[in-house]
Amino acid sequence: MDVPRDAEHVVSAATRRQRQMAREKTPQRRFGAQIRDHAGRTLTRGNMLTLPFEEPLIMCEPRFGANYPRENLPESLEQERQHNADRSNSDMRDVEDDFSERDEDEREDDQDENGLPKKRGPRKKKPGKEQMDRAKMRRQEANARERSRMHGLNAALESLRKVVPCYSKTQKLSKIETLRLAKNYIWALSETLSAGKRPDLLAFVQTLCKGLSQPTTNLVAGCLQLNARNFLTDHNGEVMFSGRSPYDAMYSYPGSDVNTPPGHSGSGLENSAKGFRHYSLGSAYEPYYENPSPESGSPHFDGQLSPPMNFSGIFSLKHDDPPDYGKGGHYGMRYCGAPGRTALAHNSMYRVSPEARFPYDLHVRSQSFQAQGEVNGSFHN
DNA sequence: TAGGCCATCTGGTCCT
DNA sequence: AGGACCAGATGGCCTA
Repeated sequence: MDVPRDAEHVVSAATRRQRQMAREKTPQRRFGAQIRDHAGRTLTRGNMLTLPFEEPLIMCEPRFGANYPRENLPESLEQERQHNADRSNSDMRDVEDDFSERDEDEREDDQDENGLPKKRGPRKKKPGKEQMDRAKMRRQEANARERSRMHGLNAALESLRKVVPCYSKTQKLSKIETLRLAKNYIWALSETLSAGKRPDLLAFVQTLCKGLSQPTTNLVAGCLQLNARNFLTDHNGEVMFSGRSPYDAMYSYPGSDVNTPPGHSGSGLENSAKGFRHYSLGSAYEPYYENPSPESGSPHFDGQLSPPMNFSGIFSLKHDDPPDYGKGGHYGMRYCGAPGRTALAHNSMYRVSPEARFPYDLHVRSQSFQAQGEVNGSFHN
């Protein structure tokens, strides 16, 4: 496939403006150095979306990208057509070249292996200007649709960022890390539900961090206000500190646990997910742990598990503090903006403070569904 | 400067 | 036929 060398010229004027703004402004430190545009919206580093993330999301639509409100695009098709009138015609030349090549091929095909002219029907007409214009237009429209689709995809991804732990407007997770963390999050919550017991914080964090990059691991730990290098839990699940690396902690669970049944202690990779075993060993769920890692497949449930398990505010360490994104080195606990979400944080499942250790009573399945409905109801406002 | 991340363009494929 | 989806290519921006 030949991408036109000057494809950058095709970039919309709006995108060029944003790129210019990106050059003019001093970006904030990354983990995805974001900048804010003139409207105060947070933009990702590099090429930035030409759309605000706060636009209505259409995640429920199977093809949300297709339904992204195009009128909100800084460059609608109409605008793009206007831009096309101004910009260089390099991309247009490509279309024309395409036609030329095609015509050339047809001429070659007019001869058989002996070089004699083939007998054919009426020769195809060389595309006229009208057809070429139509092709150009179709290509431009397809480009606009593709942009819109990708914007919708990114909007959905942004909404996903908001429901996984460690959401920060100023330090966004990358796309791939967002997906990984979301997968781990779902896995960890599923494990917790399946276990029906108060989960072990360390195991939860370990599951969350599986497969994540070191910066993201640090970010998750930072969200939990834990030192990634030091967090451990004691026998009661309280956080204690040691000098072990997070990977030591991850792959070698410390010591024995009162909840650890015989034969389930150990170290090494095979024990990487046994943190969950420490608190969830009902025989009924035993087969479930045959896949003790999010990497080895998703857990299956006999019943239908409500997919959006949004335990908003599941992590709450300083629930009295208002969220303060973008300040300091900590990434505030995820608070949801919708009414009622803050209250959820007060019922958080995980707390590190010794006096408030795991106060949240996690009900299993049928017991919790009602609460889940409430949670999800407010969450998916 | 290399590498990561991202937006965009583009052509092919599949589906309606 | 047209739109959605996908993946490759490209180039910009940023950080280490």
